[in-house]
Amino acid sequence: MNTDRTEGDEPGVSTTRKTFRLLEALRDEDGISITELTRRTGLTKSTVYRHLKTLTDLGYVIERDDRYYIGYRFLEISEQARSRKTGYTVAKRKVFELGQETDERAVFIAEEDDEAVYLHRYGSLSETMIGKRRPLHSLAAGKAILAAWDDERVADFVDRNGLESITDRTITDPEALAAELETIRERGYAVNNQEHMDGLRGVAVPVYTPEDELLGALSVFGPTSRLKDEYVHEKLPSLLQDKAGEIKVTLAYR
Amino acid sequence: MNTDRTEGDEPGVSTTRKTFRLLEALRDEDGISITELTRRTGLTKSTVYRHLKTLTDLGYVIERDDRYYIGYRFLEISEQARSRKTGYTVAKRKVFELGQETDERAVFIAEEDDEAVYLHRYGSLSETMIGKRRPLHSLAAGKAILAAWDDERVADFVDRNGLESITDRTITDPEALAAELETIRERGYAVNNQEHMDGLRGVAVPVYTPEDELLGALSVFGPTSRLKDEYVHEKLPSLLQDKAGEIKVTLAYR
DNA sequence: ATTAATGTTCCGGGTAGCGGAACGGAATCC
DNA sequence: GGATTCCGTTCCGCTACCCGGAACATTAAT
Repeated sequence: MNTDRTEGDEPGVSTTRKTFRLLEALRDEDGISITELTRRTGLTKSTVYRHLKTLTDLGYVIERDDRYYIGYRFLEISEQARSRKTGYTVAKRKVFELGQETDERAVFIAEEDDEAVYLHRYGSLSETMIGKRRPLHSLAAGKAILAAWDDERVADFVDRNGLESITDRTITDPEALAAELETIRERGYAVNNQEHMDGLRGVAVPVYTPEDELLGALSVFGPTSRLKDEYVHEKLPSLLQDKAGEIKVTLAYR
Repeated sequence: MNTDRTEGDEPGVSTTRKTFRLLEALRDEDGISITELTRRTGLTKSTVYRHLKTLTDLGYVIERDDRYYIGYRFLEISEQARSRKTGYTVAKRKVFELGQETDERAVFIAEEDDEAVYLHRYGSLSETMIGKRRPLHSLAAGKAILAAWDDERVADFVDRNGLESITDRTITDPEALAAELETIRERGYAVNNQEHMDGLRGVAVPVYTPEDELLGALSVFGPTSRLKDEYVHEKLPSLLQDKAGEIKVTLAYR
């Protein structure tokens, strides 16, 4: 999948790579000491020390009694990306409304680098999912996005990434995907039946700006026990389409 | 305020500083070319080029027809900080409920590095405010946090940062602040009357975990025209205290 | 008191980050 | 259509500065 390069000759600024290696270790551990970081990252203690001091000095990392944490300053950066388009902030509210009205999980997803990224989410209070990345072809929202692309772009996508199997229901055949996308285009919504996780069904619709630029997709999902056929194919699609329409209208008249 | 160091001898890893100088320029501009970045940052073109290639290779920066953007990958980092404590995610929902029930702006704020940081927000769809930093003493939520500290910690805070005047109503006298904090402690909520912005009033309460650890503060604010005395001192405080209580309870029984 | 583990500081060596300049391509202008 | 301008990209020599190892400081445990 990725062009294997002989170990140790990664291009560009290696110091920056070290910085992010550290930041990712901080992200995964949440509250970690210097020596522990040296173990995780394989860097020298003095290197870790110097980098952390720089990052805390910049305010991006917080130190509290010899443990280091990701600082809130990253919010300033990430939030800019998440509100790059006004549609995204409108979508945030719609996701919340969807969650409250259906009492299921609701998300807004955008595509980046051929992957589905969770931008907004309503659901269980513990895991946030925001920022997490998933294969486009395994999610209802991802398929809604793919269906909004033209065939050539989809073909390129498949060439680059393949169609990895996540569960035994995941669509892994390019032709089956093409057919699926065609029905999505026809009926205006996408359905996911345990293709990403056993026991989970979902429905999604694409979201467009008034200028018909694709923003992403709104989706509601939940356990198969609650998401029966009638609910999935009647109520949810129209509800989602309403919300997508409201986003469009809000953008037009703001 | 900050110890002035003779130009050019900033400690630590200078390459990392360059990286963040670039990222902050990307954040402020949203879609910017290489040459434009050299102007903004004062770095050489080749340096900018090499750094950007590294960052896009890492996936943290996105390039689309010769313009560079902050990538969603930063969400993975920042969201970890924002959900470090479960209380924060619970607060997110409470902020939304507050916004819907009052039809005013609602926020959840935490303290970091002696500053108030917006972690969650309900309000106008354009500006997000999330991640933005403000002086603690100029916000209702900030004062609620300060009131939760003991006198010594507050004194240290004042020593380090002073009490900058934001509007002509901002509390700038340490003794006046001490008195204000005392009344906040007594009545259990903080009020901000145009101390941060003319025409804006706010109310806030502290938020605690079941173990009585301070998480941050919930706040509702809006124009003075709508936030009359009775509303500010009767309805809002009890509403906010209810929500703060609900957070505590949710954490206790999850 | 001793040991161990961790954060901090120092310093010499060599890597790799830097900057300047040159190249190639695309758009603009006359 | 040739000239000009403005970019992004590449190359290369220099040296700044990043790195790693080791020594030192500090704390906690036994």
